[in-house]
Amino acid sequence: MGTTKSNNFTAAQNRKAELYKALGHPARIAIIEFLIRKNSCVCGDIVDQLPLSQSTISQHLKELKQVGIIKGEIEGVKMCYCIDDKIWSELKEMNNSLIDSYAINDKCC
Amino acid sequence: MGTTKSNNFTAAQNRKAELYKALGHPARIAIIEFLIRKNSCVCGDIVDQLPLSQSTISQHLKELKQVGIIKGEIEGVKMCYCIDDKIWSELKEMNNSLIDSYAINDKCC
DNA sequence: TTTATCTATCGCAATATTACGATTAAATAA
DNA sequence: TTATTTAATCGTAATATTGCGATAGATAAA
Repeated sequence: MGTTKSNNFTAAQNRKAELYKALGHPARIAIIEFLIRKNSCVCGDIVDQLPLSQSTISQHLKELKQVGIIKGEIEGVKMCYCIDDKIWSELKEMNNSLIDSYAINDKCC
Repeated sequence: MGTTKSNNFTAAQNRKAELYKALGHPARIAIIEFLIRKNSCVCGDIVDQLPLSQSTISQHLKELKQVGIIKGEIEGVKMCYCIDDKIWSELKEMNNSLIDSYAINDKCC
């Protein structure tokens, strides 16, 4: 136990959950908002922006990288991170297909 | 440790993370998709739709209820669940302010 | 070369999540 | 009243997540 039973759900459901889960932490939201604000590669100074230790931030960056939301490139001694356009499009579509598929109807309880 | 340091982030960042986190499990995605497909109150038969035990599903419903995404009402011996229009609107706006705020630019790595 | 800088990873501890069976509680049906 | 049905909650076990300090590795600067 303690493990999500992914096998019992569709690939689409698992992918949605995976992406939303990656967004499900304030530090990762903060990282993404910072990258969006900069609107380009951000080299090095993410650690200065967050109230967490370097190792913890590195871990959060890794999680975002693993699901594809951001990508990183070595620039000399620094790492440059940015939003991955392709996955961001996937996220946008996924999100729209979920959110917009519900028509607000006021029919309920 | 093991606890998210919510105090160090803005209320908006924490709320976003909280909502995305609630969506970050395939069972909860499946529940929401089912409610949307029905497009009305769903009384009783959620347990038949998912490959998880009754108690586990009850827990997932509780989490969705806690962040406000769904609401439930007692109908006799059954529980009726549906999407909460108000929070769904909040979710929509939140997405706009995050997902749509990034203009794909191809400027990066 | 040596030193400084930056980031990933390791190891650990604390807490959270996932899942299930058993039980409880509440409403309906017999 | 006594079943029966339905869903929440309790207790427990296994695994995952969060966070940090310490360390390692790689590049640049002196």
